[in-house]
Amino acid sequence: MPPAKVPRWIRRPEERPQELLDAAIEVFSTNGYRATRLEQVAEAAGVTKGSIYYYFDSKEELLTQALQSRIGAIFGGIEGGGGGRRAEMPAADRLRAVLRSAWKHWCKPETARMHRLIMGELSIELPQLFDVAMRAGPMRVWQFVGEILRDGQKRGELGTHFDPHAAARFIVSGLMHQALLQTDLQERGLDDTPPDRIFETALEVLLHGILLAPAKRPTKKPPAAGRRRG
Amino acid sequence: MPPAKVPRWIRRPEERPQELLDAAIEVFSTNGYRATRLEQVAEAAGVTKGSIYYYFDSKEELLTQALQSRIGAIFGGIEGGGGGRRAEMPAADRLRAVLRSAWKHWCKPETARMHRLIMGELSIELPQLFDVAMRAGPMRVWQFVGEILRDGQKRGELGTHFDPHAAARFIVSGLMHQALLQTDLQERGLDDTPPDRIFETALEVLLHGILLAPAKRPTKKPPAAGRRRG
Amino acid sequence: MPPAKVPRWIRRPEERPQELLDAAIEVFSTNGYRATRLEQVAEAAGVTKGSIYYYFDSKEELLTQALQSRIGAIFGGIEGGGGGRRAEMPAADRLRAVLRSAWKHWCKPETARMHRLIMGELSIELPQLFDVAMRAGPMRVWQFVGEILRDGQKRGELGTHFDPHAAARFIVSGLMHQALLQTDLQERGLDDTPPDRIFETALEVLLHGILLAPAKRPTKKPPAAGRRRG
Amino acid sequence: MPPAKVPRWIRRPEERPQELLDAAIEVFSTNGYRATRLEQVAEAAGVTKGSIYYYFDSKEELLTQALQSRIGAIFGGIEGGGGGRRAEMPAADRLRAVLRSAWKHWCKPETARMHRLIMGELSIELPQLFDVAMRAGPMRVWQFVGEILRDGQKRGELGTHFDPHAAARFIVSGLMHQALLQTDLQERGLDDTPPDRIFETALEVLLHGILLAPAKRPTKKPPAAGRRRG
DNA sequence: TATGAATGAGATTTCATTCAT
DNA sequence: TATGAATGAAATCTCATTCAT
Repeated sequence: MPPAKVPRWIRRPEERPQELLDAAIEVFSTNGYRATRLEQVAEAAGVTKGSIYYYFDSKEELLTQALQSRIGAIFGGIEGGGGGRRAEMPAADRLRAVLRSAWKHWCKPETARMHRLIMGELSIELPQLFDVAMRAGPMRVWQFVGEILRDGQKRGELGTHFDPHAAARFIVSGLMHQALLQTDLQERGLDDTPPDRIFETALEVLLHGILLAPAKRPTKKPPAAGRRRG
Repeated sequence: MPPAKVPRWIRRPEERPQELLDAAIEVFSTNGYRATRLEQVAEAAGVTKGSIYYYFDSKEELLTQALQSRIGAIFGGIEGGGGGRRAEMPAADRLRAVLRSAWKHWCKPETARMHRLIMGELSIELPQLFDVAMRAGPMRVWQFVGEILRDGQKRGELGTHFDPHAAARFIVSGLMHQALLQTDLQERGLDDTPPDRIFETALEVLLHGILLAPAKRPTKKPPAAGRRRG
Repeated sequence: MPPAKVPRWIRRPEERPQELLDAAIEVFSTNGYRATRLEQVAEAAGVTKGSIYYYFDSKEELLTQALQSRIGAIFGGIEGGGGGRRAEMPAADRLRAVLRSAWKHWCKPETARMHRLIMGELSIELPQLFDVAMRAGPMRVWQFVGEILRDGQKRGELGTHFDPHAAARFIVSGLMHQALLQTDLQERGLDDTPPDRIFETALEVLLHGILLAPAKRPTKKPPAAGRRRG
Repeated sequence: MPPAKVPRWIRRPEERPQELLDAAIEVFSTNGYRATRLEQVAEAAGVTKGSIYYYFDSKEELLTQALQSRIGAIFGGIEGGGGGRRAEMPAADRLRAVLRSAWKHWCKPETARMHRLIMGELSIELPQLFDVAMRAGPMRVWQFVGEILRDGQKRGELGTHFDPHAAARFIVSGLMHQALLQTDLQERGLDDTPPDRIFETALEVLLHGILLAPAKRPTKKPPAAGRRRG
């Protein structure tokens, strides 16, 4: 009986690159880009250090491609949150649907970590790629949200007292940042607020504001944007 | 990864070290912690690499102390935003005062960069210190804001349809994150929205919500879909 | 450093390997042995890196065989320079014929480059093979030339005031080295002396010396340079 | 009694750089540039690998500076060979003096090895520096020799049947190349011709040529000044 | 036979840290 | 106190070589 020849390694030219990219994202996101040794990435991907260089020219190139391979996935699909017939839905409902979908996504630990990587080291190490990530990510979301808001204003569902674009930025940031913090804080037991509470409250505030809603109200200094009622 | 040291508040001599700490913050914030060579810090402080080790035990210790020496300054003074007799002011006014003060602060480039450092590498490299920074920073602000909100609710100035604590987190995050992005994006010419517009819109949305105001409005927290009017 | 292997004259298959050997000589000569990656050789030969190992055991072995496959060609054919009935020709004419043939050969860029490789890295990396190359190359030429000289002396055509062997070495080196430099210098535009001038002058000096000649002298084929008296 | 504190290393900021350069020349020349590990250079200089990088930016830079620090020394001093009142000496005597001085220098093993490095890898790796070395070395020598020759022609001491510049090149190359080979061959026992024999024969041939002189000619080796005719 | 994915030893380079001065 | 020369561990990267296919 011949000894079962177990190959020391196997060829997987199709899967390897993506596996390496996945491992890279995972490890870079978790440990930081500079703090990560290529060996850790290799190990996470189940290959040896040298193999990385068969597919990628350098650590930086690995980071670049790893992020690019995810940029679409990161924020993509968020627009789909409203379903097929979203144009017919009331703006508030569309908003809720889109933001909930985004929130869910941003709260996933790996998304949050990657987000941290992008906002942190990437903006320093690879500003160009950071730009791409920004445009493909937060900026796209807030543009999308901004359109829903403007749409709602046009249809008379939303007030015209606010700048829809600036409002979208505020909203998106509020949720993104909270999602990011959530991960860190909850992993460390510094916070046990249920994520849903944050989201629902944010939406409530967003829709109705915080002021008591009665007949009349003492509004101080109405800002730049349009006023409503008398 | 270092074995999560408990931050030591020991500071050795009194005179020069501060220059080193200032230089360290500046350089670490700008280039990233890992990416910074101690030589760069030394140069920025006008001393030589070796001297750093006269005052600090290690690069990590330098980072730790540098951040600690700033943590008070970073978020301190924000509470003072409302002036002396703030308890007597309407909640909305106090809110505006406090948030404006914070916003101004967060928008300063060096604050934003330091923020990036904290949210990015610090949370990985020195989680313990990150916790301290969180508690002394954003968490303190949102607690403070939360109190203003609850206060307003009690006094009948604000509605009770939202959780004041969760709302405070959303608000603070929205502004902090925008301030952070602002710096990066504007430095790269990716964005030219005037900071004030963001702030004013955020406040407007915060106070009044985005919905077209009807006659009267539901006072209780609507957990599910947003419904408007009665 | 390798343990000075005795060159093996084994050559495995017959067809493709020669292409590899040719490519190897070309690339090693141009870029240097150590500086050349096997991949470059493979590419030049139109195969892939792995294939080299089907035919050769190692980089060193490739170099060895590549050089061996050329050593004959390098200096071979030089003796033929004088034609068939050279023994009957005057020594001076035979010398001229042989040296001209050698000079032509040494001035070819690829020969010069290979020469550089041999005199440079080969003497360090594979001293044994260097010895072989020396014996098959310059030493053989200078022995051949030495014989012509001694022959001439015996026949009374040449003076006996010089050691024919030592003289042959000097002559051969003078031409080889100039040929080698020529290539490098002319490729870089550092020198534009026509090769022929060098050769003819060398021969003139060799035959007649540089001193002002006494009465008259039987000069054969006076080269480009100036003639003296009648 | 305190244990005699023997420092683990000592500071020698003045000597270090030159020591490193010397070690570099030595090791690079002996083993080849590519084949040498920086560790070997460090060891030869009595420091550690890292120290090299305190003084030099890279391996290439080390090679560059090492060679530059020698280029003057390599071929410098050769012109001085003829002593102070050389202009008054017969051309043949000056020639002999200069060439003997050069020959002595080129025959030193370390010079020969360095020469091999320059003609070999340097011409490939650092062509620019190779040019400098050529100009400062062989080209300068052959220009100098060429001037002596032309001078001798003008003064009627030497014949005008040869191009002095081209002749100088041939002569210089003949001696340089033989010196280079000598080292290699003799170290390996492939050659036991006494260096002096080569030199004296070369000079004899150079002065008188190899042809049988018409009338009579000195048969014995003329050790000192060149005398012409009988 | 040929390929090219994968390896692994080793080379260059970096840099926090030490220590003689 | 301050310097900066020197260290040494480790990181990135290279590439000859192996081996599954």
